[in-house]
Amino acid sequence: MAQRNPNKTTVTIRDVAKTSGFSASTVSIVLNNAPLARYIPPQTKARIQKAAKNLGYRPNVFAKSLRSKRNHTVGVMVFDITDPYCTPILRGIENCLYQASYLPILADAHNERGRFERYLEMLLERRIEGLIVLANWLYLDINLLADIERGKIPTVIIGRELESDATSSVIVDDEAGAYAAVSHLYGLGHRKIAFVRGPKALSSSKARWRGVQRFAKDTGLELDPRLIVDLPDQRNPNVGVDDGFRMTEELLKRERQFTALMAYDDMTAFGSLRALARAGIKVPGNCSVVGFDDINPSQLFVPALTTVRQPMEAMGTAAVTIVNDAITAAAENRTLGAIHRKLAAELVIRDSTRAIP
Amino acid sequence: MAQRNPNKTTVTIRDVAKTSGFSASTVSIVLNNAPLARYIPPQTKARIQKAAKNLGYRPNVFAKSLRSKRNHTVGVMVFDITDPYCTPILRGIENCLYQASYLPILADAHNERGRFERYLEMLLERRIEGLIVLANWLYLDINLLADIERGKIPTVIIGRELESDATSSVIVDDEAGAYAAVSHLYGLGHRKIAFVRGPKALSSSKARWRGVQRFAKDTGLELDPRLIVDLPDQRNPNVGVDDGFRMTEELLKRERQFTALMAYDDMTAFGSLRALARAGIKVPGNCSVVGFDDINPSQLFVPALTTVRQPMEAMGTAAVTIVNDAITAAAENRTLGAIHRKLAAELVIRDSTRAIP
DNA sequence: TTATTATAGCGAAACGTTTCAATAAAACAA
DNA sequence: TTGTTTTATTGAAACGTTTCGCTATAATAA
Repeated sequence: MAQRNPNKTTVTIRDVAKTSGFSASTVSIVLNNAPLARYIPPQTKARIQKAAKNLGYRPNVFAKSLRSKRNHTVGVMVFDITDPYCTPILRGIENCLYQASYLPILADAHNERGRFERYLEMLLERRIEGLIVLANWLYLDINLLADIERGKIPTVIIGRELESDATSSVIVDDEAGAYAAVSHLYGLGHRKIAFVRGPKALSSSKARWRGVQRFAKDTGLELDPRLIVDLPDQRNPNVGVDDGFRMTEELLKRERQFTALMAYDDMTAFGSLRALARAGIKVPGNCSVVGFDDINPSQLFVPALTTVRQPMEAMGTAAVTIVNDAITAAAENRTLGAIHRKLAAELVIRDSTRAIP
Repeated sequence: MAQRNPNKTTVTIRDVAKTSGFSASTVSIVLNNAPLARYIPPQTKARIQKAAKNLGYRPNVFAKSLRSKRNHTVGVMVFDITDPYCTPILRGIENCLYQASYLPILADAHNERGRFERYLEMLLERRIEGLIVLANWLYLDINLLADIERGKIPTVIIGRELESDATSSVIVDDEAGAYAAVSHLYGLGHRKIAFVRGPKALSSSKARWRGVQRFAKDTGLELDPRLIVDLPDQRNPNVGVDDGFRMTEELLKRERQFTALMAYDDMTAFGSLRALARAGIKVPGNCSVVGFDDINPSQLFVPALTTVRQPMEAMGTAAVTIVNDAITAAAENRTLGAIHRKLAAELVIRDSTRAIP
């Protein structure tokens, strides 16, 4: 049988044991600060620590997790990492995981279902302790959910609330956000407001529109159907701005006057800004524009975009917290039900909106 | 039908062995399609495969890598994931890793040295097979390099060429890119060109400026020192746009006329655009602006920004290719020297530049 | 004094794989 | 016939940890 490699490159716990003059068990106990370490005198500890350091001992995670069934790894499945909406959430996730000493394995589904499934399989093979799904876009039907539940690892979905309630979720209060946005426009004196609504299939579209309707009802604002357009359903996130452009041109073609425009999201708003500029309509001079999301470019724009900020970093943090709680609960043999958090969105007023003269 | 073992929750290779009526060795050989599988008759294989499938057997990666010393994991260390420059590179990396069946562990250094080191330690503990460092920003001095080399795992750095040549790198041809940009402005008739140069400490600043100088020498274009400003050195990537704004205001204060402005990068250019707008200077009507990088927002802007595109996805791909080659080389006990690739940048002409009337 | 308890440490058995060396039958060669 | 090679399968030894149960001494209580 393959005998011990004399010129081995890795230093194991037994090497530390040999060097320090104690057994592997003791070394393990000391280095992990296990309960039993209580009985180990300080000088023994010191000697072991020193030996470990001198040898440059680095515990082998695989051996470790083979025994302990824990590996401090969490899968992060993103639907499309190039979507600017993703990045701050990712930052929030990463930061919170870091504090809990977890490492994220990143999977990017490219908005493709097959890819999602393949990645899911790979992640499960790695025995990830938790899974965070960043569903910035459509898809995500029941089967996927089943896939996830089958693995019965703590999972949380950001940006989508599943019907089946069994999987935790973190979403933003779209309705209240939209309410705030239209309320802002109204407060500036706008009454003829155009709307570029989101794709019908998206739940966030519906929620945001509900917010608008509720505001209209509350104040008596009239919603003119001729000033309402919808983004197409099978919208590709990367061309969101093109869709916004197109639908705004469509709107302008109707020659129905409006003094403000509320876009489904910032990407759409960028498209609208381009269309308005092209039509010679000044923003905010002749028309105010408000978006939703507050993705990074929004503050860079000239004029800087007034929008409804999703607390993206906080969403990431919330997701990690949920997953982390579930993991520790599972480790203690408790079960934790699914948790659903809805975070508040915040209106950010910048330069693209102005009071009516 | 799915039989469950009351004791254990996970199904191991021995369960498959038992069910299929063969030994664990045989199961392993068949499932991995090991060399010895050559001797295994098809029907045996079929029975084993079936048993594995029925039981829902999922090999334990930890046990696996404990034996084989391979784990198909690559560390990806980003200096700041919120930098829009990162995302497309990340996409390139992810995509290429996916094709090679590697999974990335993501580490975000937040531009902090301590965090970089801690993450590096965590990654090494996980026995990553390769490391890709996305150095979109400063830092990265010799010590870190030493840290990396100590671990002697295949490493490639994107965006920075290290003096010590020992670590592979992927960079972009900044000099040629800048040359192309200024050449474009010159071709449009611009002679009074202002420059917002990058921080002196950055090698890319120097390279880009070299490109400008070379062009000036080649054509006799005069570089007016009063039209040149530098971004401060300890620039924070997130406020890059503010710095651009400030330096451009500084430039305008000098009241030295210019018809075009070349910014260090796109972020800076956004700042310049804002400053110009504020001064009532129309882009591109009164002044052309060119950036560098082609980050995502550049195409969204109104006017869409003319810039020099870094082939970010290709950079990611190149990095993975280098690392992958090094890994397989190491697996076959060959050694591969460091590889340095310099990719071409491409001028992308949009709406922020225009010929002089 | 002896009995008990705290303190220190160790050996060995897992954890779930892969792989080497061995075995045994079947096929082939002489 | 006998000897060799090919085919088919296996037991057992690692890989590097952690942890359980055991011993042995020292300190304390009776």
